[in-house]
Amino acid sequence: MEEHTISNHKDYLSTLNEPQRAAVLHGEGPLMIIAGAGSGKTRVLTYRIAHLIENGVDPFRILSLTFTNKASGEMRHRIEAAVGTEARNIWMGTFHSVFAKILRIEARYLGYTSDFSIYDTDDSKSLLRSIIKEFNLDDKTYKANVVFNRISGAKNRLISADDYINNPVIQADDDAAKMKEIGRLYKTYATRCFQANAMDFDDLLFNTNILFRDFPDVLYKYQHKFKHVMVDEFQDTNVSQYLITRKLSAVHRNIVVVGDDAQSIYAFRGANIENILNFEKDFPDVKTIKLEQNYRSTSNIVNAANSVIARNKAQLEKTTFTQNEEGALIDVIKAGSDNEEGRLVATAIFEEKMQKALRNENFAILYRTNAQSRSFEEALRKLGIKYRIIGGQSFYQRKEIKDLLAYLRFTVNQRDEEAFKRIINLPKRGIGDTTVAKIAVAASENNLPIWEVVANIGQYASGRTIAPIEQFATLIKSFKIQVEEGKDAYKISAHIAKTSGILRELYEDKTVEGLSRYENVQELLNGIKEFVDSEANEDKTLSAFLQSVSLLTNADEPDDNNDHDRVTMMTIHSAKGLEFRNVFIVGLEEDLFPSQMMLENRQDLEEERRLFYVAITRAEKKLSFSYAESRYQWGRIKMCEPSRFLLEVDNRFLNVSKMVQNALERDTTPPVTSFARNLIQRKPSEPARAVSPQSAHTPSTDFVPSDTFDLAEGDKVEHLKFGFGEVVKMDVNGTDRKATVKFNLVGEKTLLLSFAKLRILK
DNA sequence: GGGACATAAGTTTTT
DNA sequence: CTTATGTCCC
Repeated sequence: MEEHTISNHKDYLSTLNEPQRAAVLHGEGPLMIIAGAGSGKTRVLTYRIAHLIENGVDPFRILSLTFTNKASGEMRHRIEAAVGTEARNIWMGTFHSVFAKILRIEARYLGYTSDFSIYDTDDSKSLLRSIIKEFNLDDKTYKANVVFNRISGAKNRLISADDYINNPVIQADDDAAKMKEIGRLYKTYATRCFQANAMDFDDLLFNTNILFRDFPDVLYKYQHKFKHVMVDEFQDTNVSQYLITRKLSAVHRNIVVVGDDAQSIYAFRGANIENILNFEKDFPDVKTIKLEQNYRSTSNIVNAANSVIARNKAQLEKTTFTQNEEGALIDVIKAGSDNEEGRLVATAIFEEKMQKALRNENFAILYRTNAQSRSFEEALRKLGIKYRIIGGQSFYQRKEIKDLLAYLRFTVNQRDEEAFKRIINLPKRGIGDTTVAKIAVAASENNLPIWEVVANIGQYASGRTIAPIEQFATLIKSFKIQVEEGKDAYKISAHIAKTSGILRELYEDKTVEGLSRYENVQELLNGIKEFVDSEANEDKTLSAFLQSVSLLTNADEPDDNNDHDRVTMMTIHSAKGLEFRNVFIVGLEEDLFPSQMMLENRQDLEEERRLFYVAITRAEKKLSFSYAESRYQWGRIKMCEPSRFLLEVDNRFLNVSKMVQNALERDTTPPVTSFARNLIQRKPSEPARAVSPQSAHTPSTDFVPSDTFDLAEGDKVEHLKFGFGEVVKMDVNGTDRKATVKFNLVGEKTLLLSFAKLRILK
């Protein structure tokens, strides 16, 4: 990564190109920066903020919103290098962290206390599961996952539970999906969160909107406070986030948004490219600056990336180019299996490292799904190459960590239902599910928070469960006293870890896993100590620590400072904003990347393509693609075919060996897949037509995907790879149905395949 | 209430 | 293959 230390501020302007300088020096009024990959956008943002501060703008009055904690940390660091410690006072962070901070300050307006808990996705789903159970709904039709996504989607569009229930379109939708109770679930879920003094991730934005909508004087305060508002990764903001920033900048109108529509990869989470178009409508006097020159990558890499994105229809007008050298061609590596893919990539890293005298940290392996990391780990370990994995199961998602955090959460906020459920019987105190359910019933019957029942259990229950619950209540009360005495987060946490018995239980577990769990808890305690010792944190209370920790993501793992010369492995999503000298994009197989799920559920090939674009543009000097012909998955060998994305990259930029060339060009043997996506029902009137492998990927209008049809035995169908077939058997099970189809292959062979999950047409 | 065992279900990306 | 849930029995 380039060094951007600014020693003399006159110098830095001279290092910028024309549009970059214009963006840094832009005065008042709205500005939109469309910044291609590698065009120095972080640099521009950094210099702009430094420039504002040098020209007398109070750092307290600058709000800078980024997408990850890492990005904001790095930007703050760079600005500090330019303008000194003043940079600490900038309001900078992710949307979620900045607005969590504001919500804590203003919590009372919404009926929360400033100690509110933040529910992570697991908490939310667990709460939903309980509610679904309480409603006596079938948990096969009402899956917590699906319900959660519906609620989350609604919140991101600022639809409250009441709006949801009263909206006929949404209700018709839910009816059609046979889940008409979602509105009621949403309502109860929201109530329960509120009663628990808890907000989920979406609430942090949703409630900020409510706060600014219903309390004009609060809005007034922040509108006037923030003289300058900056939004990074604007293409990934959702409606809820956009409305907040729009409101905040309505007074001073100094809003700068930076984005690249080609790098929008979070539509699945509600990100909305239309924000870019709305921005021009809402701020008609907006000035637009395009940063189109790529400084990061060789021209082969930039051109390859452009050739991929050029296939997308939805995009803004922009031409990215580079004046960098042509550089090496893109290597295409073909492997027979996932394990071989691991070995070949590891070997390639080893050789390149030796030949060019590179370091481990120059390399990154990027994949579509976290589960792919295994084969690379094994191969790298065998060659003695150090690596680090970003993502996967995050440190903060481990059971033992969440357990201790639940204790801390409950100590701070006794209404936190999810934390309560986690710790009431941990370590084992002989309080089982039935007792917990009884407490919950007593609480709701008397309309009391759970803690009130627990603390006065004698009034609500009798028998042998009373004693352990009273002990538990005493324990929590003793923790609470420490908080009230004003002890810092570390002292309290260490005390809780010891007295609760969590540490002891783990200590007594002498298995390998037990040992590592014990170490993890110690590491968390060390982390808390660091938090308390750090000068940057003024507020050292437990509550403040919990706030900071609940919004950490897997990209913010505690980093080993002395040991960062490692190959980095991560998903492409986590790689956004990063750059590496050598990049390997692996697992380029159909249905893996592009993801089968993405195509089936959202039919959004373009977002997958943008993801590929993001991956390619991470590379500075050297890029390699790899794919495997077979993959071990769920205990089976799955046959794979090369991703269409491989074929979409302009051949001029690829370095394809003869062997791989042949493999890419030959008719691939039909892999045994069972996805209905490939099954096409022929309209009766259409004449038969041969299907070529090329056209197989883009069904013409003559064909309709079978999952919109109700197949029956005897129906003639066509499969994109296997050709014509006949439905010989239908199995119906609720809304799911499975078709068994007989195909006649060339050479009079027959093939029987089952296609699951065909949706019934109403 | 809790341990041992059996069965079923889920597998995209993340603030 | 992993993980969560269900069932049996003490």
